[in-house]
Amino acid sequence: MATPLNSSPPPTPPPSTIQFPVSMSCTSDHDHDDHHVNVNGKRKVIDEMDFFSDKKDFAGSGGSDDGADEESRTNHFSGPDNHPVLDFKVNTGLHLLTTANTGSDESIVEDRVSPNSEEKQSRNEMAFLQAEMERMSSENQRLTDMLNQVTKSYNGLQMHLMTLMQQQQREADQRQEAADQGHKNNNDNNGLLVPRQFMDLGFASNNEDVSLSPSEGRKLSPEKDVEGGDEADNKVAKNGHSPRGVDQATEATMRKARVSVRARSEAQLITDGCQWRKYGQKIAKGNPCPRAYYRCTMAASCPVRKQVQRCADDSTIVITTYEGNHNHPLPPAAMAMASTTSSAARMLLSGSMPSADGLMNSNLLARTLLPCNSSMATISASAPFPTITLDLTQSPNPLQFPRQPNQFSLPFLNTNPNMAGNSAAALLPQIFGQALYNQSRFSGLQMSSQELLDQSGHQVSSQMPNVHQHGQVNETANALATDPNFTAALAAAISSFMSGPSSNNGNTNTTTNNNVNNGNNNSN
DNA sequence: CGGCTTTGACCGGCGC
DNA sequence: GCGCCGGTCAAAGCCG
Repeated sequence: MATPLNSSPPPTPPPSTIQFPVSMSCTSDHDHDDHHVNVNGKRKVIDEMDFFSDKKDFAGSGGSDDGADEESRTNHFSGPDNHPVLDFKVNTGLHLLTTANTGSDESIVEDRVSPNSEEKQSRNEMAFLQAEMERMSSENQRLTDMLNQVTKSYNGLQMHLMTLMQQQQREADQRQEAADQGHKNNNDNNGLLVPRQFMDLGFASNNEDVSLSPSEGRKLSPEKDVEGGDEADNKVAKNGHSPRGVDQATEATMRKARVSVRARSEAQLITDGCQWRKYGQKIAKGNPCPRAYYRCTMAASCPVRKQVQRCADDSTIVITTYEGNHNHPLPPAAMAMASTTSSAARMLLSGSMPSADGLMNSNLLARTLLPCNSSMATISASAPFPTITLDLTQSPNPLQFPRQPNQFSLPFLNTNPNMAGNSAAALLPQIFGQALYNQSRFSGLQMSSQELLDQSGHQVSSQMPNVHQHGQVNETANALATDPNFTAALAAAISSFMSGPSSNNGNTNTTTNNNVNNGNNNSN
């Protein structure tokens, strides 16, 4: 009786439970009924698989008594009733499996025609489904392997590029130092100059300690985590003019550097692949919409924080501001955001640096990142903290994938659970890196590409094997191109990246995961 | 019971 | 020195 089960509060009312037994009894009486039931049960499975749809036609002859009654159903699908018929068809293909699995039982049942056929049917179906499952599993495994391989290649490529970049940087640094001493004029060599400055900001320290670029250092060496002293560091950063002093300054600056993303979304939840915990909410002056403060919870010591707030003028616009760099491994979905963010932060950092060319560099970087529409990115040095703002709201159609109405995410991030979340997001850094690399070949912005690689690869860097460079990328692209889903994701990522406002680039940071609404945000 | 959100209080920076 | 403001803390409550 249901009553005894007091524990179950809401669920099943007594009647339902009772009814089951009743129906069961009926079925027991009539084999046919059983068939129906069974058929129904299996039917769902069949529907999902949709394997038997082709076999409908045969159903009629099935000879099972039930067949007539449920003809209608069968018409739709190879309905359960039809199974007998289906069996014939299926049996030919799956017979071996079926017999193997259920042989013993069948021999006994054989006497009755209808029961046999039904059982056979069900078994055949089972076998068929099992075979199909195996097939799909193997395919899934294959795809997984492929993905792993691609990931490996990507990581390896990043490492390789990093190494090459570092070498180049060292050389460049040495040259420039010599040049600087000789009172070299920077303007003459814009191409070289830019890279160098980037290096100074992000990698100057690298020469001595490659992985130690402020943000990078944190990422690569969590133990180095410098949570405290933000304020002090910040001050240092402000004062640090000397290139050498830049290390600390850069670190502090990176910490405070912010990437702000403006995206249009009415959705309450925006996922960026990271886990966030809300630790505060405030109503900022001049904006009735509350500002929510989030902290990355993927690692206890992760310094990354973000603010989410809706635009006062247009509540459909969500402004997400990222600060800091993750010091822990990120899921693929979050990689895109993290790498983009860090890249933007570095870009910002380069522009925020004391050097006179800072802004120029920033602008150049902005153009590099957002080749199609540099206006999308705005770098502000006037704010308390250097901030780069990426405005995605201008993009005509940032989102190319079909979206779920209540969920928003950046184009390249998690738009589509299936694609965007994984492939697209995963591809982003790659695309981004490739684009930067290509561009760097012409513009000399090797730093930026390197930075990107570093950032995106920081997590993985430790494990990266050596891989061929461009070839790898191309191979990866080819491999991905073979898969329709990947292709679609790639196309979307590229389009959102290039065509749109490089918003994507800017997104790097922000967009990824934000939930905003009234200030309430959920990270993923 | 643990994790998360909410929300008022607190703190530090900044401008007057 | 005072008040404003942004940002953070932490207790209380909620939820699964």
